Amino acid sequence: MAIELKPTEALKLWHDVNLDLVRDGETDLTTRQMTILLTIYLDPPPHTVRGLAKKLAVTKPVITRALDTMGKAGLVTRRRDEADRRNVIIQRTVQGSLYLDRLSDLIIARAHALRP
Amino acid sequence: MAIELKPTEALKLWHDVNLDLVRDGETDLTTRQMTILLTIYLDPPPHTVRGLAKKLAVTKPVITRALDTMGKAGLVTRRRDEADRRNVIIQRTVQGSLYLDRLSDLIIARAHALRP
DNA sequence: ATAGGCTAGTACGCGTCCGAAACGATCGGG
DNA sequence: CCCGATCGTTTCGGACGCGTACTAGCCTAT
Repeated sequence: MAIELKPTEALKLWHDVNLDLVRDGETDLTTRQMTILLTIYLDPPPHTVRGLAKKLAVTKPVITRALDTMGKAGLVTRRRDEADRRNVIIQRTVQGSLYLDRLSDLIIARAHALRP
Repeated sequence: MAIELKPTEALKLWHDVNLDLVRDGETDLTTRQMTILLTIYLDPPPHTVRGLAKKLAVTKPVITRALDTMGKAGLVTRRRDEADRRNVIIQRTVQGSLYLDRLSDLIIARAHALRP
């Protein structure tokens, strides 16, 4: 059965999850970074810089910079594509998986609490 | 009836809505700014800088700067509290309401599309 | 072999955000 | 009437993201 949300519920869900992210303090991902991270973990690989840039409708440097930042945080890894060394394959990490596990727990809990 | 989401659904919902926001291009709100905006429109007034700072567990300059930015974008307004002129009351605007209307439409559509 | 195309990354200048500290304005109790 | 407390803002140096333009490496067809 489809998920039917009322406008107030939709906004409250968005608010509550964002509030948790802000309060957490740990996280400081841009909307773009968050979208990239989720794309890497939800869409089937392989993931390349130009592929992500096209999907998000942003320029390549945006992807490169986001990968730099998230790579430093251990959320993703880069590897040269040996078949075509121009390409860079973006890979998942254990730490990134754990981060998204926590995120999904958070969303599920907030969605569940919408209707007490 | 409560809203039950599976982990993959939760992450996909989060991804899809963020993707829409990124692709839109118009919006460029920080997680903090988004949370502040939603708080102003969902929680009962009055809203003050220190109140928002306490709720989000951030410092006051963060709130001031976010209000500067969103004020320039026409999403919120500030007004002195005449009863206690130390306070600043943060108010909603028509433009802010419209922005959140569009956001809720987006979330509702993406939630609905989760289970085709 | 080489020219032209792809790929990802880098350089630059600009704007914005950050945390910490300090500031001016305002209130309220003694 | 003052003096301490409270409120919001400003300032400072530093970090980061942005778009544009350019670079360096790789591949492929001629």
